Amino acid sequence: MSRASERAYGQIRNMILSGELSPGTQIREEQLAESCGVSRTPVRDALRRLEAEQFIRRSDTQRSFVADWSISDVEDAFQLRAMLEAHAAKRAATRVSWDQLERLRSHNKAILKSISGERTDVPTFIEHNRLFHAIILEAAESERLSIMLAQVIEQPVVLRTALQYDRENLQRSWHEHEELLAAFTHRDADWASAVMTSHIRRAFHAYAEAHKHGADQKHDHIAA
Amino acid sequence: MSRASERAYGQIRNMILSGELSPGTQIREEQLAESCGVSRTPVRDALRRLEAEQFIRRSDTQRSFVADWSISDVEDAFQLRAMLEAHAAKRAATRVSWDQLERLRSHNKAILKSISGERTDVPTFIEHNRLFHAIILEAAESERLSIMLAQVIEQPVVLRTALQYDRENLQRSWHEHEELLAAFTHRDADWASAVMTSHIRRAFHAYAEAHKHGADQKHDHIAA
DNA sequence: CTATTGTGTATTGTATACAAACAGCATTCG
DNA sequence: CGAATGCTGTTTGTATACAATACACAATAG
Repeated sequence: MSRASERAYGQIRNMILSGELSPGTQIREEQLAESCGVSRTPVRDALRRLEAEQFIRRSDTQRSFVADWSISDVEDAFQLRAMLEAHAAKRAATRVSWDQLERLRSHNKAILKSISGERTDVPTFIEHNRLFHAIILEAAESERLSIMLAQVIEQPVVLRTALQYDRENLQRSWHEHEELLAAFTHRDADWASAVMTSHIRRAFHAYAEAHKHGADQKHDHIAA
Repeated sequence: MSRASERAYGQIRNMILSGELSPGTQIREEQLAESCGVSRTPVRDALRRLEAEQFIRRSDTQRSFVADWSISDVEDAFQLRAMLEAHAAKRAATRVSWDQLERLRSHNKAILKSISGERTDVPTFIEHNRLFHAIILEAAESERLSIMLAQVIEQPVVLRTALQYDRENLQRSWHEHEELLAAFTHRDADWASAVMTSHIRRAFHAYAEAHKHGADQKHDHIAA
């Protein structure tokens, strides 16, 4: 996308993710235009995109508001994510290439390293975890599935919330990845699908637990 | 949405669905603006929406083209649709209200009537079929699921293609709906899910058959 | 003869001005 | 009182002008 439009998109998205624009806040195009240093036109573009991605809702009368997520919305998103990622894993199992398998192994090695030191290196964990899942999606070879998954993953609640960075959870993640690799190696689609389902559902319950205990949402992240 | 914007959206969408704009055609904003009788601004809005819904693709250099669907894209969409509709049916089974059940029964009665006369009344069939599925989605109570399903159903290939209007296929559809109703009445989520999966997959194969025989795509429709 | 660079045209991106619609509040009428 | 109506500032929608970018094709260098 073009420069101004892209900048507006990223900037508004960050404002929402960081909480600078809190859920329920009404959004005024002109104000955002000013704070992004562009005119209303690219801001409107960005808002349409964010609306499609459910970051923003619009009233019946065209006013925009930062989306507010109820607990059932969150569970809903996780349920869909589990289903879609399991489907991706199933497809990937019979399509994954040797090169992709190598890359998956390498990222999971990096994940292990990031949680093996004296202190866990969370940003590194997150990045390699992201790439691990991205490769599975790539191997699933369904553009539509990719788009849909992005819609349930790139959500404020998912990006901002959950995960106590206790080593046990992170190690379970690593272990589940290893099991996925085994399923892939054996080209066992059902196995891969089952492991992935349980991987995401564990992540959901980790989130629910963390949420219950009132963890700081802004610096949390899903360990899936 | 506002009048001009909405009009442009509907009009462009129809042009794509009717084949007036054929797959692969490059789209020029100004030309569409003229043919819709509005300025480029609402046309751009409409194009963004259609792009999100995969009716339109954009090149790396921001040129828009009418999406071209390969056979594997179609199968892909059907696979996702089967999964999502099955999920909807599963959720609906435990949530559907008495009123919704009544409406489902009534629509399926209308469907039976539309295929029982001397000649089958296809438009009536299609409309009640659409409403039948919409009620299940409504009962599933997941806004996100609704949005996602719309994305795989409201596709050119799905709307424009498939269905030989032979009575056998239509009667099977009616019968599967009856079985869904039975599953709902018994609140049997797994049953509902299984019936729905088979319902959609049959529709896919009906499409594949019709396609193989080179049926006129413009006047066909899925019987699911 | 091929590759590369330059130039003009076509197309999209952005800013801005103006029009339409809405929300909040006061006022009026039942 | 309470509901309906009209006024006014605010916000969004649309049109248009202009800027930036991409594409096609020609010219030129190697």
